[in-house]
Amino acid sequence: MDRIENLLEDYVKNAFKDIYSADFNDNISAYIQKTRKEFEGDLTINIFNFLKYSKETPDITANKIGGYLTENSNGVIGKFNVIKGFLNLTISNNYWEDYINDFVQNSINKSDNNNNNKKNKVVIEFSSPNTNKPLHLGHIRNNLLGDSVAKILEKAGNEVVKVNLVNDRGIHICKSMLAWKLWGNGETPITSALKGDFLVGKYYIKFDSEYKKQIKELQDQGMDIETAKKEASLIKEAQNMLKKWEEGDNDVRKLWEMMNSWVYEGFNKTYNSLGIEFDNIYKESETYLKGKELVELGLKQNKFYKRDDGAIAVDLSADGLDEKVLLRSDGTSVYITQDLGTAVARHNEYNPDQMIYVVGNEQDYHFQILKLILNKKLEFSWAEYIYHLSYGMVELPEGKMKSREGTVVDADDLIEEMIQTAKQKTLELGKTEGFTEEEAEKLYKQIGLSALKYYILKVDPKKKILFNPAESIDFNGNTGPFIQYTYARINSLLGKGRAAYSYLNDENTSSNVKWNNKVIITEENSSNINKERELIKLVYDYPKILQEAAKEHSPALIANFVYELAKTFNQFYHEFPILKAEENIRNSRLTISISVGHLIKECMGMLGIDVPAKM
RNA sequence: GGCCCCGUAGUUCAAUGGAUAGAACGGAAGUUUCCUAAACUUUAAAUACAGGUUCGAUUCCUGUCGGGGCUACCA
Repeated sequence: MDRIENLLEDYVKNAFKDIYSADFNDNISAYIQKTRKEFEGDLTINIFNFLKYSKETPDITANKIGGYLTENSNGVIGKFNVIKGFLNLTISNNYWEDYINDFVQNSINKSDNNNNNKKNKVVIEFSSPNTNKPLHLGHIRNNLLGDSVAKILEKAGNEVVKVNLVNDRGIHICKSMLAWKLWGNGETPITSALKGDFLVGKYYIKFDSEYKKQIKELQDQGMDIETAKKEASLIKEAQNMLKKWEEGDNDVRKLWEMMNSWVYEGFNKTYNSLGIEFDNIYKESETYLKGKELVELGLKQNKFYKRDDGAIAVDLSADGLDEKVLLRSDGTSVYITQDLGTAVARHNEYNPDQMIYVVGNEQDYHFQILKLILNKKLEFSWAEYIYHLSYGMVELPEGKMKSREGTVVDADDLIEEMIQTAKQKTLELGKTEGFTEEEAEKLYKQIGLSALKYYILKVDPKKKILFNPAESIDFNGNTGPFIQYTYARINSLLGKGRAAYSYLNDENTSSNVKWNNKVIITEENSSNINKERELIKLVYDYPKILQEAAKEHSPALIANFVYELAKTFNQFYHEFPILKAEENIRNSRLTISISVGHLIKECMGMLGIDVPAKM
């Protein structure tokens, strides 16, 4: 069905031509907005921008255009009013009714095959954990964001490849290895009854505290702090271990493999409970050599240079940046070395239209450099398509989380806590009557994770999140459980209304059942308080919201939308009888409910959130 | 020091340069013989400060104050 914005494109053009003999060549949709609730109308044209065509006052122009549109829009525009240069258009009920009927007939029961239009291929990297510590709340944001953006892009018609690049080597990994070797007494996840990633993390922290002690001792002996950091025997040992690792030393490699396997086991449990999956998991240990090769090649081509101390570096001063070391003087690689290599490898493997990296904004500088080196120094024009999805840090009331200092909100703990809280609240409300034990446990998990995921994803990715553990996460108001509850309500209505036509259950949506009810908007009054209209308008907004969310890489837009939808439905539910209305009205309202329920499920799905049939 | 980001109700979040700055939690007051009260209704409460651009600024520019990040042969 034609969208109003597209129709208006022509209508307005015609209006200016017929009334003012003016050649209208603005993009009208940029000046159309939703009419604010306190005014009558559905869409508003900001007429101020068009005075150059009319050469008349805003009020006169708006009135003339408004009058023309009501006469020449095939009945789409029912009436209009003008307030202070804003032309408020009321779209006819007919249009809305046709739209929602069309939506139910053609969108809901259709399987997701948006084939004919060519798809962009997007590779999105997220999670990218280090194998020296367990995942914490910051990683949760990263994982949820990456997973959700991937789903949004897919829904918006792109082909998406989710990849995880595990940072399983490097000096930081050697630190926990060394600490375990020195102080671990052979401890394993089994002997200690600790989850593998926690056990390794314990030694990462141990290293840091012992290292700090050494630095302090050296300082007490009169050494300055910078020298002390370099001279401490622990860091030297770790560096030596890294060198041995890169040389393939058997003992070091064996220790490394053992400890990493502990961590992977732990990570998999966490990914599982979050419902996160990848198409491809890369290990830095298997890709970092590509980076080294690339740097060597660049050196030969004089794009990089060797410093007197032996380190290989690149000069970025032409772009207002500093020199950047790409390979240490002992030949080992640094962080950016492997990122350069994997970017090239990934491009060669997938040849994507876009490469997205979901990484915190503390690494803005890193990605600026990465792109610059690839694009300008190595002359890979495709590097233009690298997009750093730079999200804000998750902070605690006392500041940033630091793994080394142990001031983190642990991912596993938080997830478990949310599930327990969900259980407690659900039992208080007596919502699990008639549930089997298994069903109830599933529900607690759905609700607890929903609260957590929605809480994280509703915030604009670019902004930092302040997480206060003491106040914890809500289950009422603008929350995941509220939206789930709305869905369950709708599901219950449909079950009672038309048990045979359970449109919202997966098993049944694929069937060829046709819903033949026509939606009728009741109560033709001042229209902008009619919840039926409001809901249909929200359903109408959805495709634009989805495109916008994909363009902005922002799950928050989906979250805000689905909340608005759920809230409006609850008002509708409260004010309008549905099952008790006379038959054609009842069926009409059930049809609206079907549409809303369908969209709630679809949106929540993009946020990685399950919706329960009953709660 | 240099570079970058951010300051919106008590708190956590909204608002392509547009109309009287929206929600939620918390506060105050209501709604269950009525389709699930994890709901609904009413109410008090905010753009850090000072300039500038504009018909119009929370949004753009400058400065001040406050917070955070980056500036490694850490990742």
